[in-house]
Amino acid sequence: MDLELVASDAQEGKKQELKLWLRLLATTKLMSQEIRRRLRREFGATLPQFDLLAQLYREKDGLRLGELSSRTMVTNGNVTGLVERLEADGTIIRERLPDDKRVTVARLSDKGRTYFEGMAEAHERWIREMMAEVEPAVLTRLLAEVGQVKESAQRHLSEED
Amino acid sequence: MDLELVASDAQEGKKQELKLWLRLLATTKLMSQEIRRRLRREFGATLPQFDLLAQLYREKDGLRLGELSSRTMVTNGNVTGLVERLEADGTIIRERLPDDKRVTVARLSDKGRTYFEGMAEAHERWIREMMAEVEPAVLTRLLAEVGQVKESAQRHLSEED
DNA sequence: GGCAATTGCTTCAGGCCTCAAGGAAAGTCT
DNA sequence: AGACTTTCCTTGAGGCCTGAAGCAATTGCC
Repeated sequence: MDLELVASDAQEGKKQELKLWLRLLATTKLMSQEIRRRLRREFGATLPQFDLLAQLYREKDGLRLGELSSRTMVTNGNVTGLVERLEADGTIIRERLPDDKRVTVARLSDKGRTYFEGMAEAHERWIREMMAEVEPAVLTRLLAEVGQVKESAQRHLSEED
Repeated sequence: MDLELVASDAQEGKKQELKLWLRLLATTKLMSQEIRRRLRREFGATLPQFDLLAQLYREKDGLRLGELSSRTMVTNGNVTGLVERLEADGTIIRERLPDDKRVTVARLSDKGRTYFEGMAEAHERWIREMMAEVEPAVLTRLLAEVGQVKESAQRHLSEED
């Protein structure tokens, strides 16, 4: 009986990691597709744009592109394009630093600031809606335990520097 | 003292959903970037391709593109391109149904089958490695609780049909 | 000072992704 | 049968994404 329990647990426990990974992936895919759709419909924005703007929102003086790149986990080349498009429609402003002419700093325009505030408010509401059926206690535990997964993953990347 | 506890809990509890969402997003982004890098380096494949092949692997007779699309949560238009590229390098085979000439069925070639088996084995090992520092009991609980999040989100999409 | 290495951004090719519009086959209705 | 609708896939425009190569400014070393 003990043996059976152990055995069935071993069976059950098999590939837990893989199952969890697939579920994490499916869940975030599902949710971000929904967020994407709504951002697009109601604000004409994309998720990466929203993410980038969120970083700039809390830094009144703006951020250099490299910093933006690492905070949003997006490659340098990609940030260039994102910033270009956002500058084109007047949401952000880009300027070179006079003391180091290699670096470019991006910051929100006034228009961009109000624009983002509207989006952020809606965005938070959508997330709360989607997680409405999950108990607060579960949310709290998830926050901590997903944190553990992240930490663990972080320590097992190819070339950690 | 009770009041304080409640009050601080309310403070703490504020925006739990948003925080959890951001953490989920960051975690899967981190992990999938790593998986992507390794798939590319060691197999010259991409994550969406791997995902698509995984679906075909368990269906010996292949799948119609529409079915593939919904299983991989990828739009129809996108599946077309993915399948085209995979067929071009001989991993899968695409053929029209004789009885209904609208539908296309994709299935693994023999070469594709062995190719995928190698990838799948490595992929599972990578995932286990990355989650190595998370206790089995936590994994099990996460599996269930992330499932709750997914269910909740699923019930709060825009146009549910 | 002069030159090599580094840093910060941009460019490019190839692939992923979505939405919207389109075309062709099959099913439906009169 | 002929026309309408639905189903299944493809096409195309626009944007995201990565890795690699390139260019310019700055730093460090002799």
